[in-house]
Amino acid sequence: MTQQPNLSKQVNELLILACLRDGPAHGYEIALAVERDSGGAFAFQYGTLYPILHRLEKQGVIRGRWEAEGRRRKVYELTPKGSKYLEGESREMKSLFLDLIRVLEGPNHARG
Amino acid sequence: MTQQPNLSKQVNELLILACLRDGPAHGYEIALAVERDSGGAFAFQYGTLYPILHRLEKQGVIRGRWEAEGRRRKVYELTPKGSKYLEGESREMKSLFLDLIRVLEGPNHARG
DNA sequence: CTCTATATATCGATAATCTTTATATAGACG
DNA sequence: CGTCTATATAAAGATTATCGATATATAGAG
Repeated sequence: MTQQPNLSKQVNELLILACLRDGPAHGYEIALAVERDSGGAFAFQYGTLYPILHRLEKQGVIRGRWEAEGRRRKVYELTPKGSKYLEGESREMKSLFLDLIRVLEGPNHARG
Repeated sequence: MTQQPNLSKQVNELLILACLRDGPAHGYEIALAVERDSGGAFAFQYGTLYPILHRLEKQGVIRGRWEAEGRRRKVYELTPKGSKYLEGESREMKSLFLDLIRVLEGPNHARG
């Protein structure tokens, strides 16, 4: 028996990757975008966000580069591996949540 | 900024409560039912399940009673408080997941 | 030159799950 | 009766991710 492991972790990672699909962005910007795009439903603590970015970079799904000019910012972008990962996991997550909604709604919803 | 706290925890609790909506059940039975009803998408480790049951009982959303006869089983049922809680949280979760799916799908899905 | 908003990093505490181990009993089988 | 297996619950210890707080740095306003 294996539980769907670390749902929160998975969701957090996908939120970040989905944000980067719209183009490169730095951490602070990602936090604002996720909160905005989700209508406030999801928001990152910075103590949560930055470690995740480092983790994703180590795994090779995103790549970060320090900006040469202006503010001290590290701009991240999806790698090809990250794009594929996002596409696949995103589809799985969607299916998982639809399963979940179905279970939470109960059998009475299926009948007319 | 507050992150949607403990998504996994919330989901696990709702899966159990939704299962008990169909009638009283003991732990082992709940584990099997959740796995069956979710089509294998969700499944509990017993080391995860039982602590959650104890937690929910302490919070007064479920009530457990040891069966007098037969096997050593503790049968749980929803309390009125639990029913209300399930109804409310379930609705919120559904809305949250639809938000999430929307974000994961990206803006290109909204347009024709 | 000081104050504020922007921007990242990291440490320690907290908390939930996972893994493992222990315990107990019903029922099958010889 | 005795042993084995499936059922059933509990709990301790390890692991891990998030949270909360703190430190650091700089651009821009005034």
